[in-house]
This record gives sequence, structure tokens and C-alpha cells, in this order.
Amino acid sequence: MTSTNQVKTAYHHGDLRSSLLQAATDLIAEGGVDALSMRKLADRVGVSRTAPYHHFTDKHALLSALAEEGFKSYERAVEEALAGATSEDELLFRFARSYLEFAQAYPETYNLMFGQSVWKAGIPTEHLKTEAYHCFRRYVEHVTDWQQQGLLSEQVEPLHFAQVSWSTLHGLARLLLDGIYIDLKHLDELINLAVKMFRNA
Amino acid sequence: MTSTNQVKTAYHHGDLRSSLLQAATDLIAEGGVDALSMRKLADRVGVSRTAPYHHFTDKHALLSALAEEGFKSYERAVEEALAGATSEDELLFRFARSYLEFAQAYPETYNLMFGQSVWKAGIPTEHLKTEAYHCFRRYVEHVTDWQQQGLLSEQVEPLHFAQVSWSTLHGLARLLLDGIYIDLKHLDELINLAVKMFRNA
DNA sequence: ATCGAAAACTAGACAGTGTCAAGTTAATGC
DNA sequence: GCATTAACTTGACACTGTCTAGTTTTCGAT
Repeated sequence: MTSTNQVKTAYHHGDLRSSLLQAATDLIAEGGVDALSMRKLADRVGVSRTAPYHHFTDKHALLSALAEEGFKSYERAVEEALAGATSEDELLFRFARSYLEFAQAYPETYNLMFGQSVWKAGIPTEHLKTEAYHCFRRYVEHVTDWQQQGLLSEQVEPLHFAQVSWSTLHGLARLLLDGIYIDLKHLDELINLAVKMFRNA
Repeated sequence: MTSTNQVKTAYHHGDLRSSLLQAATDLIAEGGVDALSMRKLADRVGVSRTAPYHHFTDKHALLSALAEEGFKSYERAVEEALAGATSEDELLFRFARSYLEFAQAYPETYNLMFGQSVWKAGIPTEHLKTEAYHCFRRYVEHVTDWQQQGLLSEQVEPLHFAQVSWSTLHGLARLLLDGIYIDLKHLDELINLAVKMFRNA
């Protein structure tokens, strides 16, 4: 009677950590990140209020873990979009569009990945920092590829180009998600203009 | 004995609204926006916990009012920077630099102006929305000026250019303030690259 | 197979939060 | 001078994150 494959024993849950992460994404999907409290989360999973603290030192740690998952699925989404290109000319546009589609599709996740809830007051987990860093490094590698393919000027430092172009996309995403200055209607034109700027850098 | 120029009477404060705004900026300056609570604020000013609610319907309304002030001083800073230009060539760079300098100098204010604390959950005040809107409209006007001066391509829609370039600057500001992917050391080079992109759009 | 340590979990409590309802005091207009 | 209204207070409610101390289960070493 090992019980780990059965439903939980009354006391030991057996799979609390991932259950918490799942319930947390659910709660956030239902009412935004503000609707997520450690207590509601514990209630939802069916454990006591303080049980989650044995798996996450903090609420911030929990949010960081969610952000970490976000980086992974972002990476998947972008690589998939790039792989689907039929010509090199598309690459830049596909990247930009998939970036913004990800932000739109999972706004709360995007907020966690790049928002202050994790990066500022939270002091991000070491795990999260390296994950986010790798994510950017891979983008810089794409940039150098694109330079070699002649899609981008080889004059500019790849790192700098990556930083500025990421800023543009991040800015577009933020303004769009927050409802400031930008609305969905003309987004495609804005992406086109941004890509045009990237090309002529 | 009108008493408005004297210190407060015991009961009626006489100038609570602006005192609250002042104390709020102080508190935020001391420990970030998280360190601002309605109760601490009331304590600091020397009134009861619920007194502020006679001048601001909400905590969000209070934050919106601060953001509004932020937009005004932003506007001043930018116009001053542009006025100091000695040649038209400088204009774009001066704008970009003053934008980021403002964000760096008043990070918490910048957060309020463009952060989710006000725009998302808060449902921004009508006042704030129009203030922010005017701010952007004036930027669009600058853009059309710059186009006529030959600093920018006249091919692109001024609105779209304004949206994308603002996104770039906003993205740079956000990543910089949140400590993601960008550090102060190379900021000037990034601004230069961004401006170069703007020019070649 | 037993026993002790460690891991998983619970109950209770504390200090803090935003804000509502009802009551009190001062200013203001007629 | 008085009624209306605006400014302000006290008390309370329902939350929040998280600390401490205790309980229950699991597991590895003997």
C-alpha cells in the first residue's frame, strides 16, 4: 500500500508542489494575479494555509516559479514560430509577431515574467534569473544568425541590437496589455513598422 | 481669524488633499510604492485612518492623482530638454535621453504613470486618462514637426511612428528600472542605436 | 523490525491591509 | 442664528502574508 499512486493520504499530499502551481495558474486565469492569495490557494488545493510554505519559501518564490514556467513556454512558442518560416525574410516578422502573440495569449504570465511582482520587491529566484538570462542569450544568438544571413546590419553590436529590439517589443507588449496608447486594431502595422526599423538599424 | 493660513484647527485640517499627496510622495520616496498604505499615510499627516477617503474615493484614486502630477512634471522635463537643443539634429536624441532620465530620476513616479497599479486593476481616473492622452498627443505633434524638418521619414504615419518609438523608450525604461537585460553602463549606446532606428524608419 | 530523524503538514496567532457604517465636530450659506 | 453640509473620527469587518509550535507520516539506518 504505497499510496503514492492513489489519491492523497489524509495527511501527506504527495504532489503538493505541482498541485500548487497548477491551482495558482487557475486562480490567476480566473481573476488576475491579484486574485491569488496564499490562503485561497491552499484552500483550493485542500491543505492548510501554511502548507504551501514548505514548498515555496515565499509568495514571491511561488510567483517566480510560475514565471519560470512562463519562460519555458515562451521559448517553445517562439522557436516554433521561427521554425515555421518558409523564407528567411519572414524570420524577423515571425519573431516579433510570436512575441506579441505570446504576451496577448498569456498576459498574466507575461506580467510575471517581466513584471515588478517578481523582479523588484521580490528579488527574483536564482533559478528564474538564469532562466531569463538564457532566454535572452538565445535571442542574441538569433540576432548574430540574422546578421550573418544578411537580414540585419553587421555594423551594430548584436548585444545592443538585441537589447533595443527587445525593448521595442517589450514596450509594445506592455502598452498593449495595460491599455495605454496602443490598441489591438493597428497592432500588425506597428509590428511591421518595428521590424522595418530593426532592418534599417 | 480665517485660520486657513494658520496651522490646522484641531478638527478641520484645511489642506488635507495636498498634504496627503505630499506625504504620499514622501512615503513612496522612502520605501517604494509598497511602503505606502492609506493608514500610514493618514498617520503621517496626523488624521484618522479614514479621513483620506473624503478626498480620494480609493487608494487607486490617490495613486492616479500622483501619476497625474507625474505626467505634468514629465512634460516639463521633456519640453525643457527639447528647448535646450542647439541644432535640429539633436532633437530626437534629446527627447530620448530626457525620457529615460526622467524614468531614472523618478522611477516610482514612472511606475505610477505607466504601471498596472493605476491602469489595470485601478481603472484609471478620467482625469488621468485625459492627461496621459494629451501627453501622447503632444508627442505626435512633435513627430509631425520632426517629419517636416526632415528628421524623420514622411512615409510613415506619425501616429504609428509615435506609438512604436514610444514603445521602444518605454521598453528601455521598464527593463532598466526592473533590472532586466539592461544596465546603466551601456544606456547611452542603446539610446543612440534607438535614435538611429527612428531616423531610418 | 524498530527506532529516531527528517519531512510534510496543521492550528493558532500576530501585525498589517483597504474600506464600510455610523456618529461627531466644525464651517458655511441663508 | 440656525440648518445644511462638509470634514473628520471611532469601530468594525474581512481579508492578507507569514511566524511559532506542535502533530503526523515517511524513510533510512541499525
